[in-house]
Amino acid sequence: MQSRVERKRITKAPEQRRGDLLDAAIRVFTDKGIQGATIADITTTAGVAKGTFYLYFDSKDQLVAALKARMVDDILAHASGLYEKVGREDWWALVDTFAESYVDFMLGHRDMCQIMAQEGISPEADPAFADCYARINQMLVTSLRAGTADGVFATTDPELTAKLLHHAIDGTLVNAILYDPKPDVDRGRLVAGIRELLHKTLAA
Amino acid sequence: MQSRVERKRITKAPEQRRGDLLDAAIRVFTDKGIQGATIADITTTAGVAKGTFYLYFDSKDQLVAALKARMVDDILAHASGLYEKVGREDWWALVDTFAESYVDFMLGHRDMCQIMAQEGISPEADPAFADCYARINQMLVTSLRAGTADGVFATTDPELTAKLLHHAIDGTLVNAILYDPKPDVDRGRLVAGIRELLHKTLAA
Amino acid sequence: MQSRVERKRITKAPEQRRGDLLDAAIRVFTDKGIQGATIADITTTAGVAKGTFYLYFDSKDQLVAALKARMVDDILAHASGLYEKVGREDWWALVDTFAESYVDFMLGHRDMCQIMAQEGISPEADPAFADCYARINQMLVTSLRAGTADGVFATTDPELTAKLLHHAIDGTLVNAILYDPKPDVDRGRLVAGIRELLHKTLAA
Amino acid sequence: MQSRVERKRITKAPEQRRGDLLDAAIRVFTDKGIQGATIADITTTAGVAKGTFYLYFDSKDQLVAALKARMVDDILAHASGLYEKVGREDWWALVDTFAESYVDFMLGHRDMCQIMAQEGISPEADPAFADCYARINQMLVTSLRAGTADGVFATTDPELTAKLLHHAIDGTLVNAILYDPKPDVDRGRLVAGIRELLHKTLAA
DNA sequence: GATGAATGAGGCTTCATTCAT
DNA sequence: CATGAATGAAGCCTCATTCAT
Repeated sequence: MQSRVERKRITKAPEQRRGDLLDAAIRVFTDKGIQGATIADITTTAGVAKGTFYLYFDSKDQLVAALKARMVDDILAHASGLYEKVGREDWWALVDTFAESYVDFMLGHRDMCQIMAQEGISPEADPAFADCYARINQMLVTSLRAGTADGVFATTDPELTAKLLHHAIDGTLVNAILYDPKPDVDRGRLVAGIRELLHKTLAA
Repeated sequence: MQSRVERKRITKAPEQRRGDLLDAAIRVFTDKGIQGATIADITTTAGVAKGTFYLYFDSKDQLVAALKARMVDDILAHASGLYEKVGREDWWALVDTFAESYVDFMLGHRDMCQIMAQEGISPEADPAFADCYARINQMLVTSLRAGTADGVFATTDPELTAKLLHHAIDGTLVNAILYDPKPDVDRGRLVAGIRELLHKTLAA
Repeated sequence: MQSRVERKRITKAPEQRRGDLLDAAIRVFTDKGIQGATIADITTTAGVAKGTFYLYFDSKDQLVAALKARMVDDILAHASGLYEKVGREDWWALVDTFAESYVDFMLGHRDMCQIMAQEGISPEADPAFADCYARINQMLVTSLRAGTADGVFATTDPELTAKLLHHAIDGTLVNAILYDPKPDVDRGRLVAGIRELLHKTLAA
Repeated sequence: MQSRVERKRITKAPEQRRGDLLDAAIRVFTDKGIQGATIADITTTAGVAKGTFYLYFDSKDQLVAALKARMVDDILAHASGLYEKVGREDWWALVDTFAESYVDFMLGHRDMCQIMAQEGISPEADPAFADCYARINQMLVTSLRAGTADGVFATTDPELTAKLLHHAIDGTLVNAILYDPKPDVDRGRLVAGIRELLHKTLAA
C-alpha cells in the first residue's frame, strides 16, 4: 500500500542529489540501524523516488561502504591533523590537546557514533575500521615511545597502554553520546576526566 | 553437484536437542552475525530440519533474546560473585583480583564477545545490556568510593573514572579476542597491563 | 515450544478412544472452526499424544469427512423418522409436529450447527450436504403435494414453497443458536412462530 | 514439462492494477474458498508477480476484510435505498418491489454469494455481517409494525416473522445461485414464489 | 497400542533491484 | 534525469504427517 504523493520531477546537480541521499541515509540509519533501514526509507526521507537511489549508488551495500569510508577518512584526517599539527616538544600540552580534541570530535560526530555503535564497529567483517583503529593506535604508540624516550612519560608496555587508553576514551565518549541526552553539557567534565586519566597513567 | 544429505530421523532428549540448537546458533551467529544468520543456517548446523527449531524456540527473536539474557546473566553473575566474594579490606588485592578475573572471564566467553561485538553491544535498542553495564558501573563506583574513603584510592570523579576504566578493560579485551588469533598467549601481558592501569589511576 | 506434560500410557478400547477424539474434535471445531483447528488442538483436548490421532483416523480430511457424514446421517435419520412415524391423514398435526420436532432437533445439535455455520454448509465442495438438503426438500415437496391433493393445503409451486419454508426455519434456528445465548428460553416462541408461518403459507 | 510463463513487465495505472487484483481475488475465492486461496493463486490469476500484491494490499487478511466490508456496504446500500425510496403508503406495492428487488440484487451479486456461502456468512467470527443482517432485520420489523398499525398487515410476532421471511428469501436465493446453473431463467418464478410467501404470511 | 520428537512442504511477507514510461 | 510500478529471491513460521522408541 503506497501513499501516492505527487512529486515534481526536479533535476538537481548530481553532487547535491548525492549529498541529499547521503544525509537522508545517515538520518535513517541513526533511527533504524543499517539493517533495519530500507532503500524506500532513505529515498522517502530524501524526497526522491526509489529508482533515483540507483542513479547515484550501485547498491545499498555500496552506500554503506561509502559511508563507512567517509567515517574512516574523517577519523583519520582528524587524528593525523592533530598528530602533525602539535609541536612534539611539550608532551603534556599534547596530551591535553589530544583529550580535548578527541571529545570535541566525537561530540561533533554523534550520528556517526550512533550508527557505528548500532551495527558493530570493528568486527572482522570490517577491515576498514580495524585498519583505522590500528593506525590510530600506531600514532599513540609512537607518541608514547617518544615521550618515554624524552623521559616525560613512563610506560612499560606502550602498545597495550595505547590500546587501553584509546578504548577508555572512545568507549566512554560513545556511551555518553548514546545515553546522555545532552552530552555537550558534560563536555568539561569529560575533558577533565580524560586528562586526569592520561596524566596519571603516563606520568613518569 | 549437490551432495544430497541423507538424514536419518534421530530422536534425542529435548534438553540435548535444545542444547544442540543453542550451540549451533552461537556458532552461526559468530560466523554470520545475528542478522545474517537464518533459521536454516542454524538447523543445518545442528543437523535437524527447519521445523525442529520451532519445537524449542518460539521465534528467532525469542532465541536471540534468550541468548542475550543468558549473556547478561553470566556477566552479572560473574561481576556480583567477584564483588561479594572478595574481602573488602585489602583494596589492592581486590584490584588485582578484579583485573585477572575480568581477563579470564572474557577469554572464557569468546563466542559471546564476538557475537556482541558484531551486533552492537549496548545500543539504545538493547536496554538489557545498557542496564547490565550500568549495574557493573555502579559496583565499580561503590568500590572506588569506599576505597577512597579508606584513604587507599584517590579519585576526583568516581563515576567517570569507573566508566573510563571499565571501557578501557572491556574494549581492549574484546579487541584482543576479535583480532588476536591466540589471545590466551597474551593473558599474562593483559593482566599485567590492566593492573598497572588500575594502580596508576587509583593510587592515592 | 511444547509444554512437556507427563502422561501415562493408557490403553483404551478402540471405540472409546475414537469417540474421545471425535468429541474433542467437535469441541475444538466449535471454538476455532475446522480450518483453524490443528491436530494438536484435538489431541490435547482429548488428552492423548499427537501420534495417537493417526491410529484412529487417516488424516484430518478424513476426520472432517466422517464428522460431516455423521451429521448428514443424523439429519436424515431424524427427517426420515419424522416423515414415516407420523400418520399422513391429519396434515395440520403433521405440520405442528414437524415444527416442534425441527426446533428440538436443532436445539439438540448446537455443536453441529455452529461448526456447519462456521465453515460453509452447502458449498459445491460438499455434495454430501447438498444431497442431504435435496432429500429433505423432496420429502417436504411430497408432503405438500399430497396435502394439496387432499385439499388441505393450497400451493401453486410446491418445490419453491418447500425451499422457502425450509430455509426460513433452518436459517432462523441456526441464527438463534449462534447469537442467542440461551436459545432454549425461546423454544416456545420459535415453535409458535414457525407453526404460524406454516399454517398461513399452506392454508387452502 | 513446465510451461515457463514469459512475463513482460507491464505497468498499469494503480487503480487498474488494484482492480485486476480484486477481480482475480474474487475469482479465486469463488473457486477455492478464502482459506484455500493463496496469494500466489491471486497474483497468478491477475498475471502479476507475488510481490505486486503487497503494493496494493497490506495482507491477505486486509484484502478479505476489504472485500467483506464492500459486501456489507453493498447490501446495506441496497437495503437502505429500497427502504427509503419506496412510498410508505401502498404496503403491498412495497412488498412486491421488495421481493423483486431482492431477487435482482442477489442475482447480480453471485460472486459475493458464493464466497459468502463458502466461508460462513454470519458466524460469530464475523461481527460485520451479523450487524448487517441485524440492521436489515430491523428495517423489516419496522415495516411490519407500521403496516400492521395501518391495518394492512397482521403479525403476532414481527421480530420473529421478519427473521423467518428474511432467511426464507435469502437462503432460497443463495441456494439457487449455488446450485442452479442458470438461475436467471428462474427469476420470474422466484419473484412470484417470494411474493406469494409474503402475501400469505402478512395478509390481515 | 501409545508417544511425542522430527520432518519438510507450503504459505505469508519483505525489500533490494530493475525497467518501461 | 527522474519516476514508481513491478519483480522475485529469500526469510520466517505453521502444521499435517511420519516414525523410532
